[in-house]
Parts: sequence; C-alpha cells; structure tokens
Amino acid sequence: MKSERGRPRSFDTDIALDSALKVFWKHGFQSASLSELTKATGLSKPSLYSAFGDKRSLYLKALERYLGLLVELHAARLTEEPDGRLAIESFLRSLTKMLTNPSLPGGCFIINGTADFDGPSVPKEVETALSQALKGTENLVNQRILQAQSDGQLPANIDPQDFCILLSTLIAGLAMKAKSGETEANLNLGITATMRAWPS
Amino acid sequence: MKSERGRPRSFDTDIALDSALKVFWKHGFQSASLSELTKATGLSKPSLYSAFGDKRSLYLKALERYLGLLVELHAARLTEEPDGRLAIESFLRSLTKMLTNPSLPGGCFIINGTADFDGPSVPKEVETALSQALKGTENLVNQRILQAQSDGQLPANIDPQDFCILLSTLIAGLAMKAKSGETEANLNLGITATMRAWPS
DNA sequence: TATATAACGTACCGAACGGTATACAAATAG
DNA sequence: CTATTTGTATACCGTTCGGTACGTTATATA
Repeated sequence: MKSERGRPRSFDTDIALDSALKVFWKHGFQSASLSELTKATGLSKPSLYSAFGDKRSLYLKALERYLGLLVELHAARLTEEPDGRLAIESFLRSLTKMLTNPSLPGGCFIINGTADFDGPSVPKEVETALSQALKGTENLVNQRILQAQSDGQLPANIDPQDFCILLSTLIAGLAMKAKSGETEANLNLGITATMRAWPS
Repeated sequence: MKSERGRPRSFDTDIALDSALKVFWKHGFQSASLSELTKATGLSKPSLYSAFGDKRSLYLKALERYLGLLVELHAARLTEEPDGRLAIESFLRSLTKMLTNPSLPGGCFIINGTADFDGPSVPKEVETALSQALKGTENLVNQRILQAQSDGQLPANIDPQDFCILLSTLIAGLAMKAKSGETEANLNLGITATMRAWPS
C-alpha cells in the first residue's frame, strides 16, 4: 500500500518550485511564460503540470512559498527587538537588503505581481491571493506599531493608523525602486528619513 | 504644394493617442495588446501603424504625452506655493488625486511601466525612456527641496538628499497602492504621516 | 518474470500575439 | 475626367502562448 508505485520522480519538487518562484518573482504572473518556467526548472511542460497543476496553480504555490520566506527571513526583526521604533527600522532594512539582493530576481514578488492587476490573462484568484498576501504582510507591521503604542513607545502626536499607511506605502515604494535598480544604500537613506516621522 | 494630397485622415491623432495612452497606462507595455489598442482607439492596425509606427514607437509617444499631462496638472503646485513644505505636500496630494481617479486607468503610467522591466518583450528603448522619465519627475521634487533649503525653510537636522529619496520612494509607493485599489483618503493619511518627517 | 502504475519526451492543439501585403475607397492635382 | 496619392479594411504572415494527447520508459507490486 505504498504510494510510490510506478516510475519515481526524477526531480525535487521543492527545488523546482524555488526555480519557478524566481521566474514569477521577476516577471509576475502574466509575463512569466511557460517556456521560461520549463527552462528555469529543467522540466518539461507535462512534468510541470503533473507536479503543480496549471500556471495559475503553480503561481499560487510559489506565492505561498514566498510568504514563508518573508516570515522566515524578516519577521524576527519585528518580534525580537523590544523597542518598537528600532524593530520596525530593522525590519525595513532587512527587507530592503532582500529587495536589492542582486542574486535574487529584484523587488518584491507581491508588489511585482500586483503591478499587472487588470491584466487580460490574470486570473481573479491570483489577484485576490495577492491582495490577501499584501494585507497579511502589512498587518505584521501594523500589529507591531499597535504593540509599540500599547507599550507606550509611540509619541502622542503620532496617529498609529496613518503611520501604518505610511509604512505600507513606503514598503511598496521600496519594492518598486528596488525593481527599477535603486541601490540598497539609497533606499536605506529613505528609511532613515522616514523614521524621522517617529522621533526616538 | 499642399501637403494634404490623397485621402485625408478620418480620425484625430491626438484623440487616438489619448486613447492609446490609457491602455498603456493601465497595462504597461508588454500586456497592452494590439487588439486592445485598436479597440480603444477605434482604428484598424494599419491605421495605427501608419499614424504612429509600431507598438514601441506608439508607447514612447504616449509616454511623452503623459509627461506633458503630469507637468500640466501638478507642476504648478511646486512652483506657485512659496513655502517649500506646503508646496511639496500640495503636489503629493494633487498627484494622489490623479493616481486614484476612478475615471483614469489607475496608478502612474511610469511606475506601472517600470513594473515590467526585464520583461522578455520589452524593448530596451522603452526601459531607458521610462528610467529617464522617472528621473525627470523626481527631479521636479528634488529641485523644490533644494530651493526650500536655500530659502532657509529646511530644518538643519534634515538632510536634503535622504529626504529626496524618501519622497521618490513614497511617490512610487503611492502609485503602486493606488494601482492596487487603495483609496485617496488613505493615501492622504500616509502623506500626512510622511510630512511629519519635515516638521513645520 | 509479468503486470500495473506513473513519469517522461515529443509532437501537437487552437488561440492570440505583433506586424504586414494587398486590394479598395476617397481625396487632390493636373 | 484622368491620374496620382494616401487612408482604410480584410485577410493573412510566422511566432509564441497555455495546455494536452500519446507513445515510451522506468519503477514497484505480484
């Protein structure tokens, strides 16, 4: 009753998913062609389809993988630093390092994907998954701001709601500027300036 | 020696260009298909080609038109207001109103176009034109900040360079969040929070 | 060894892509 | 009116798209 009857897979699905993730990360859903996906993974189209389903399904799996990476790589900055302002600044700089890492596709998977909203061949399910993903990652920061407020670390003249929106807007901007080739150093300057809105 | 020999055009090229502009604005270069362009303009493909050249050439003309609109609609906010801080805030809010205007394609033509950098079918000439356009519009704001500094309006603890980068990043973020459906009111909250980095 | 099961490679499907050849329609110049 | 010039519409070009049918190969079960 083993489930491994028949010819076994000749590839590792996790490695293949990581390769596909990078293609979608770089191009979004619409512009990532099956031919580039097969080239990046080294798989034939039928192998891709039997392992992950169609393009939409593969994209959604890659998005989940990306969300896992995000938490794995950066969430600790928010939870481990007791000072709210430092926690958020550290998170932003950690994120920026990833967004500009030259060995990665450039920018943010979610933001890059959001860019072809309303694209003629983008499934609604992809758009909603991206919207939820964006909201989820924003909530990580929002919760940390609210915690800082309840910890008495937020100055009285700062409204937590508009600061949350400032940060989510800034993050989207960091991702776009990284995608367009801006350097980590310059983006860090912008972070420095932003944090002036929350004086220490 | 009149130049109007032969059959005259049955359409207005400026109106057609505006229609094409909206398609590229919504979809960027790659995902804007010829069929959608012909549908939006009401022209046949040969008419489009004889009037504007190929897709790349049409896109570049639409980009120029967009840059003209940007200056026409928002630049006065920067030049007419003597106070630097108010000038920039007014410019940001004016821009945000356009980015979220529901009768427009959503977001910013330049930022939306920048999103499919590295796309397999995006001509290098389009990428360089977009990069220049981005740099040019950022310079509008940067010059205004430098002028405010020379007018003695910039607090001593604010470095003009990192504030310039903050604003260009924020603008990119405003455009992306608008594209993803964020409301004008919320984006304005983020602008309010941002301006706290430059206390009045 | 024989059979069932599953992955693989090839070759193909209809549709849409960007772009164009060609034939026809409409205007001016002589 | 005739000739010429130019715009328009149709129909098509080769290529690539996402997706699949099918025959073959490799493994586990029996």
